[in-house]
Amino acid sequence: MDDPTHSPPLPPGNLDDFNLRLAEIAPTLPRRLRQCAEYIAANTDRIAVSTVAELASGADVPPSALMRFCQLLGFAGFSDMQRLFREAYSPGWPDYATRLANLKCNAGSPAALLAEFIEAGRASLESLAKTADDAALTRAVTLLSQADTVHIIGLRRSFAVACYLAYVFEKMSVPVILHDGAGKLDHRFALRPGDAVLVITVAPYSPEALCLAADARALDLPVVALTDHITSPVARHANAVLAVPEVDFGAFRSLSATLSMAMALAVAVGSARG
Amino acid sequence: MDDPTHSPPLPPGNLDDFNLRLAEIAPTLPRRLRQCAEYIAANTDRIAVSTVAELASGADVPPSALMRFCQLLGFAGFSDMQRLFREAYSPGWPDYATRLANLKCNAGSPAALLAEFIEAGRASLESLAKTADDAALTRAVTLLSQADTVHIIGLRRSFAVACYLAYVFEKMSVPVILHDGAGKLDHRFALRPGDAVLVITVAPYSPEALCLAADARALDLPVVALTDHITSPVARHANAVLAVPEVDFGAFRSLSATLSMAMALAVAVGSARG
DNA sequence: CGTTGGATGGAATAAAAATTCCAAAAAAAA
DNA sequence: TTTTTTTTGGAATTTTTATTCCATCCAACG
Repeated sequence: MDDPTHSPPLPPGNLDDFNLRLAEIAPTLPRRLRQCAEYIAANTDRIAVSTVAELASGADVPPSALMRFCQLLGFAGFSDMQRLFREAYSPGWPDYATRLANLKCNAGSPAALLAEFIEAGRASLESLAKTADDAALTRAVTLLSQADTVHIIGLRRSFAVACYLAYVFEKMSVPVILHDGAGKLDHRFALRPGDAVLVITVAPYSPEALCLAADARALDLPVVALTDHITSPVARHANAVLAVPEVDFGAFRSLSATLSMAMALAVAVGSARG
Repeated sequence: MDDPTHSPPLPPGNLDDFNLRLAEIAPTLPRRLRQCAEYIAANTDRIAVSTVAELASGADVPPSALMRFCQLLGFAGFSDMQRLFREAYSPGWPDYATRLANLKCNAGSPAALLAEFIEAGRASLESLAKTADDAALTRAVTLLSQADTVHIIGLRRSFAVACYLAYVFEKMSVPVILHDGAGKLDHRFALRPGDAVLVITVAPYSPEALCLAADARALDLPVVALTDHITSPVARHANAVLAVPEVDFGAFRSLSATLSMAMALAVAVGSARG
């Protein structure tokens, strides 16, 4: 006999209820069903126009798992769940541009701000796609993939990029040292023959980063610079200069382009090493 | 034998073609088929989510009339026509998990890799524009701007975002503590009444971040979560959940959308505090 | 007034989709 | 470890949906 308190058969009546219930049960689900929950949460907009088979294959689960999932949510089955979305369906925000305009319409709100940052990021990526120097990137990959250990330095606003790079390198088993300036230790003795240095710095260029680049150069170690202009002061010390144009919004700088470049670099180096 | 000039079997390839063709043939149609044309023209937005029977009954014609109508338009049948509308609704569908999977195997040139990451970033931003939850963002801004001190935690792949957030908050004179897990210190005693917590975590969710969120919640402090899905385990502990869709494969994750959201949040909080 | 040709409605059929069920696998408990 | 329970995948089944076909209807024309 079924325990009525155990699986209350109350299907969500609107999209908010749906999200609420989804968030509520998701953490308690076993593997396959959680895959369903995650895929559905990330693709709510496709439910109205997809079949069980399509969604299941997207979530990488068998159709029957998706059916179970719908039932756990309180629906009679997939069709029942889909009805909710078909009724609420309207071809929505037709495209990116309209939606952005919509976000911006109440100026000064957080949403308007978000729209500005999204646009700045997009513009940066576009401009990177146009101006990227393939030869310099290839050279950078070669230099770093031949190094014993890669030293990464990036401070202030570039610290986030340096951290992420260190993370990705580590995931790809590339030996890496992140110089974070903690304790004001003198980094010079960490540089060994065979190492390479990756400097990330944008205006106003941090003296510590420039200094590490100069030291490495003095020791004849290869230096790769990820910076904002080819005229950047770090370019003097570098064997490969990756210039990434980045659009500022107000005093704040989108990091989208810089991060894309950083990831391409890291992944290329990682796979070049084996 | 059929006269090939009489019924050219060229299905419209996009919505403009469709409307064009509809306007073109509508005046020449007999009664029932004209009813179809008129109903379809007035309800284009429901085609993607309706069945033949539904549309036919809406147009007050038998299903077979509607089938004939689809074929006159150049489609093989109703399903063929419907596909156009289902696909047009969200372009850029073939998803990135597979594309990046291929990428990893083929290990293309660094330039190709860069192009892929740029494209991934662009897709993430676009998707963020479409799905951003204004209400949750506003709530998050309110909670954080009323806090004495903002505690930020984000580890592993989210550490970069946490760093950048701490940097921006600091620039805007918002008191902030970045919990970096260094020294495995117990963070709990750092949380004071009046503080708020900002947790950044994506799958696989780091236990430390979840734990800080739970502790804050237990102390009745407001918790804002910047995460990948509303089904994220951190959502249970959060007063505001900012879900940011991000194109993601294995260790490689575009952070473009997450950073845009983070910056909007930080700047909005900074200005709300004066 | 009968013939002709397209238009129509509905029943029959085919295709696709949803849903259930059960044996096997995995995980948890003992 | 062995037993018990839960979870899973896939094949079988049912239901829904799309599509075709044909007898009938209607209007124009001879």
